[in-house]
Amino acid sequence: MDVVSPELNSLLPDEIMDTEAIEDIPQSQPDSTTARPEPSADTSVPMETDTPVAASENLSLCLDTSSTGHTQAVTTSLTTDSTFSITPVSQLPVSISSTSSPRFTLKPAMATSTATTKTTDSLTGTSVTTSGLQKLSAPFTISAANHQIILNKVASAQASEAAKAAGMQPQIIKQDGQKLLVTAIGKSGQPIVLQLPHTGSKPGVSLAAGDNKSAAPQYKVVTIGGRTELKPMMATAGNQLTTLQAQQLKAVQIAKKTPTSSAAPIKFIITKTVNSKGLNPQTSVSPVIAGRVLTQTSPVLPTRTITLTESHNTSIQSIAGKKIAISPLKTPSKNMKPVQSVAVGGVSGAQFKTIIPLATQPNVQQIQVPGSRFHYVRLVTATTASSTGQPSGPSTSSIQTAKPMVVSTGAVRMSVPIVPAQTMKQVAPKPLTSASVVTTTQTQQRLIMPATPLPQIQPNFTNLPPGTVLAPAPGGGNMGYAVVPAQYVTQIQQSPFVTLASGSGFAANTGVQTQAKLPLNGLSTADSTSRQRKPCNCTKSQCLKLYCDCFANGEFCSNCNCNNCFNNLEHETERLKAIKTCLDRNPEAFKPKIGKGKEGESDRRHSKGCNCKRSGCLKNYCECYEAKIMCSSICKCIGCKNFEESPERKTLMHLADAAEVRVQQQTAAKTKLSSQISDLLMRTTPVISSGSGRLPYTFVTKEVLEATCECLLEQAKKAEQTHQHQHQHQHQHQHQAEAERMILEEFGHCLMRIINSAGKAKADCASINC
DNA sequence: GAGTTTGAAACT
DNA sequence: CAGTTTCAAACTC
Repeated sequence: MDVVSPELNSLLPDEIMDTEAIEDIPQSQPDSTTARPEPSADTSVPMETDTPVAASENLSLCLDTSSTGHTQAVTTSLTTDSTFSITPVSQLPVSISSTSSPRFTLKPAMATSTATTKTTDSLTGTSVTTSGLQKLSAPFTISAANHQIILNKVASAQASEAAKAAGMQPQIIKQDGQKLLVTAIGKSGQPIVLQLPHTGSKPGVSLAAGDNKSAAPQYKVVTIGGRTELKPMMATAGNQLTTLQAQQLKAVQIAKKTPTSSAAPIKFIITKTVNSKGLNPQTSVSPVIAGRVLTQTSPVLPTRTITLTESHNTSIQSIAGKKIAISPLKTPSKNMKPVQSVAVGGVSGAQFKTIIPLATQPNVQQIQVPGSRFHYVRLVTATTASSTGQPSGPSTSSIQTAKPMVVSTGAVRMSVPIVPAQTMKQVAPKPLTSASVVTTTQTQQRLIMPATPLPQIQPNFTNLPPGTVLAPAPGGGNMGYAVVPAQYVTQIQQSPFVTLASGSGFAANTGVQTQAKLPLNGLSTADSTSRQRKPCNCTKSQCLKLYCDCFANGEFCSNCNCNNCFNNLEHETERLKAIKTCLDRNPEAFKPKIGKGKEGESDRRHSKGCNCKRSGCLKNYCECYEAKIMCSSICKCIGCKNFEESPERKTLMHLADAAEVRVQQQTAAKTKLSSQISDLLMRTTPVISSGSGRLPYTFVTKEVLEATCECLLEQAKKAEQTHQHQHQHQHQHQHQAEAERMILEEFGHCLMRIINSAGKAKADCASINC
């Protein structure tokens, strides 16, 4: 399925990986009002997510796609993160229909907006200010049919035509002159298409990058198997692919890593401001493109980020240059808006996302991503000092309200809270009005915490610690998301919500959620999810230190045996503080300890190595052994026996295997025995009056038993006599075996007679009853 | 289940 | 960074 016409596709690069072809594309020129750093000539993006980007690159691009001179600011940054997310923020209310219709519509209530956007890069000191008017005249529709969502700000005939050409019904969100088309692959062969705001030739466009030629950035994000590709849609007015686009493409390609995980979902999170009023079956959403996040893991190196910001509101919107704070607790609530995010998963096979209303935290919404241990996404806007010294004057930012909305490919289930009264109060404490304008604020979104590593999906995510701020995903624009523990979702799932299905599975009442089976630290998520996490027993750490496995894994305590636990929503402040403390102590504290080793080494190895001294690294005290990996050169263990050729290790492995086999056999035997017992009980159930095929056990009466015993005794006597008279020469044991055989045979005969009698009685009974 | 051992995390 | 203490899990009985 493709929403792009063949001719458009023909213009798209075949491989995202082939970024060289697009590196020379002219990039946006900074305008006079903004001091934008020139995109680094080094546009290469390391494929390895753990490879730090040496240079900071911020590229802002304002695209005017509307005839009214609307301004769009696009700030792109490259990160090594493989996550591709989009967080559109807007104050335009969007209604989401939760009906069974495969389509739901987001209708911007706003008609015109004046926006001044200023983005400041905290690291580079560069800022971009954009101003302009935006007018949204046409309601935009998000249709999950065909597993795709198209945000078409421009009444783009291209997308529609392309979609039609592809034999699919285009799903478009029209926002008057701009086009944001996002299509995700829900099933194999279904591409993910993302059309970024399209810049037309219309004047009055304020381009932070100052390059109108780079307008019309339409991207086609295609995920095939485990790979994610972002392809620019260049068929529009002969637009050239900008460096920004190239960077986006590069960054996106990072997202896909493990080719083996064909089922690896691609997460797209589109955050839109949500009108708090939209708590009805239809949820009003203020379309905004803002926020997004992805920061490279290396704290030392400058971060390259990509931010796509698109203002659609009358209110001014600020764009986070690098990071978007999501933490609800640490950001001024006045300026925070609930964020509606849309996550598009690319997992092949049925998949759905769930939006769960946060019951305890304001400005927070969760997104449950089935098949992923990133169960929860919380997007919270945070206000920070805005850029200073901007020629354009004081930048202002409108309050943004957003709600997470998750859209996944394949069978998609979208859930929207239906108990807004309470939920909205918490989620969208301060609904925005179209006219509301707030003094400079910087929207930030943070990745709160990855529940567990998900290498195949988003390798970098696995390394993200709780509270980590994610820089913008390549090509994702202002997309950001926060991931928090599954328990968090569990804790809030009491709140009712409406489920929306999309695509083939988008119709309401779609099937059961299908968990994606993705590897997780060597284990599939199915395994990890099916296996309940061990409850912790912390007593002194309040579960806020890495002693606590729950906390260390970025999860909330749930069903644990801990005392004085602070690892929960009720103590979010303390928890966040603890997270920060841990990160301060060790920025990689929450990264998975088991990661990929060096070239030529084992695929999995402990990131730090163990320090065992007495266990020989052959007990679970050893983190290497516990992870079922061998110690590596970085281990500082003493007396290590956990290496390839270690006889002790082999012995242990064999014993473990044997034990496992025994367990399996025992389990199977128990199961079989249980089944047999159950079957026997069923068979022996009195059924005289039931008429079923079972025989009445009542025929095994005392008399029958006595008679049987007499028969057996008689047979034994007979065998004895036979032995005495005819087989004197036989050995004693031979005689014994013969006697046993005869007795058993007699027992069998007795049983047969009993069964026959019972059957006959049953037949007689049946005939009488009839 | 109580007590011991162990090594990572935290602390100094 | 090294040594020590704290902590909770792993292990033993």
